[in-house]
Amino acid sequence: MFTLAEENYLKAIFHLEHESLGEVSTNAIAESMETKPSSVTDMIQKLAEKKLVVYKRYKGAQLTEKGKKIAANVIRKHRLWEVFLVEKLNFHWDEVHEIAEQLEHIQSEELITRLDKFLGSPDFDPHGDPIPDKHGVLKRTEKKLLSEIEKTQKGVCVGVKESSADFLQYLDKKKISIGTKITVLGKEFFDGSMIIQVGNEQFFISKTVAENLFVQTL
Amino acid sequence: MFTLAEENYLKAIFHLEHESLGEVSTNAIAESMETKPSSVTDMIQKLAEKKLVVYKRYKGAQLTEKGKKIAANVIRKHRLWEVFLVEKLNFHWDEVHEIAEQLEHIQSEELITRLDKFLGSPDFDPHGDPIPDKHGVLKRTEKKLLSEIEKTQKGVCVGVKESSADFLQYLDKKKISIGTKITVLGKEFFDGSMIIQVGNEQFFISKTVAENLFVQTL
DNA sequence: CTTTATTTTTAGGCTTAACTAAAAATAAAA
DNA sequence: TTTTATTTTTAGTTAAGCCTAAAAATAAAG
Repeated sequence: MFTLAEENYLKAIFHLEHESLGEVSTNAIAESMETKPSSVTDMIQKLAEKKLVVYKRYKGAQLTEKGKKIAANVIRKHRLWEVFLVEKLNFHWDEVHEIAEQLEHIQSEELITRLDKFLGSPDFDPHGDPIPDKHGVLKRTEKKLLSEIEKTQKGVCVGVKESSADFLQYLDKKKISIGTKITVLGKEFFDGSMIIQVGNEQFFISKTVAENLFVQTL
Repeated sequence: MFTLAEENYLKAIFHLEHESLGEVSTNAIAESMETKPSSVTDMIQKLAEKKLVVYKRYKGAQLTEKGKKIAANVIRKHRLWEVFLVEKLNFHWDEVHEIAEQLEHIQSEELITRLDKFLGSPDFDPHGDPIPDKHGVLKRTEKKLLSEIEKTQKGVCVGVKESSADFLQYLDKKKISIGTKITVLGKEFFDGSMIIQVGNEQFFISKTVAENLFVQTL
C-alpha cells in the first residue's frame, strides 16, 4: 500500500508531533531521519498529495487522520515485533530496535493479528512504550519513573530508561521484567533510595535504579 | 549487504539451476520473476560484476559459490519463517508463502540463529522442502510421495503436494503433521489404497491421500 | 546454406528517493 | 526598518530497477 520511505516519514512525523505539538518543521524531520531538508520537502509534498499530511509551504507538515492511523499502525507493528524478539527469542531490550525497524514494514494484517494473539496482546513494548491497538489508538500512557512514585503506591514495570547489559542483568537477578508488579514500601529523601516489594521479596534499591525504571501506576 | 532485488534474482537462479542443471537462460529467469528479459540482462550483468554469477553474453547465468551461498541463505530464512508462521502462529501451509517472501529479506544473522533455535532447528519447511543449514548446505533430500513407499517401510511426514483446506483439515483430524512418523502396514495394488500406522492408531487411506503426502524415508 | 523465428542484448525512458547548489521566504538582530 | 542569518523550497543530477522498442546474436526450418 505505502512504500518503505513513506511509512518511515509518517512514523517520524508522528513521533515529532508527540514531542512538540503543532506542525513539524522540515528541518526537524530531516534531522530525525538523517536526511537532507530538500529531500524532506519532496516527500512531504508527495504525502500531501496523498492526503496523509497537511502541508503549507514554509509552514511544515501535520498528519491527517489517515496519516496518523498509518503511522500508528507501523509503530504498532514495530513494538509488537520488539516484544516478540525479547519475550520469545530472548534478545535484550537494547538489541531489538534495528531489527524491528525492518520487521515493521512487513505487509500482512493477518500476520499482525496472529502475532498479537501469540504474544498475549501486550500493552507495552520492552522499552515501556505503549502499543497502539489495531485502530491506531494509543492507551493513555501514565508511564512514570519509579523514582517519581510515592510510598505505598504500586506500579507495573513497563520498561527501562537506560538499558546497559549490567542494568538488565541486575534486573534479571532481582526478578524484575516487563509486567512485574512493584510496590514502594519506603523512600529515603536524602539519597532517593527505596525499599520495594517484588513478589514476596522485599529489598533495597538505589536512586540510580529507581531513576531508570519506568512503571505504569495502578 | 545486498538489495532486495539482488536477493530475489539470486534466489530465482538458484531454484532454476536445481530444476535443470547448467546455465539458466535470461528468458527462464524473466518468466519465473514475472519481469522482462531486458531487465534480467541488466541485473545479471550487475551480479556478474559483483562476482555472484558467471555471465557470458547470450549464454545465460550460473551462480558462483558466493552467489550460491547467498541464495541458500535467503531460502533458509524463507523456510524458517514459514515454519514459524505455521507452527507458532497457526497459519495453514498454503497461506505463508507471500509473507515469507517478505520476511526472508530481514537482515540479521543473530535473528535467524535465534529463530532457528526457537523453532527447534527444523530440517524441513511446512511444504516438506529442506531448510539449508547456516553454511548454505542442503541436506540431501529423499523426499518421496507416501504412495511410492513399500509395505513395512517407515517415513516421516515432511509436507504436502496439494494443500487445499479440506485436505489439511483431514490431516489434522488424522493427527498427521510435519514430523509425524508413518508406517505402511498394507498396500492394495488395484486401487493404491493403504493401511498405515500413525502413533498407536491404524487406519485406511485412499490413493489420493497417499499421492499428496511427502515423506522422508527412514 | 539461406531464410525465418526466437532469444538476448542495447539504447533510451520512466519513477522513486536520494543528493547539491542556488534561490526564495521567514525569522532574528542591529 | 533595514540587514543578516536561518529555514525552506526549487532546479537540476544521480542511482536502482524497471519498462518499450529496436538491433544483434543464436537457433530452427526450408
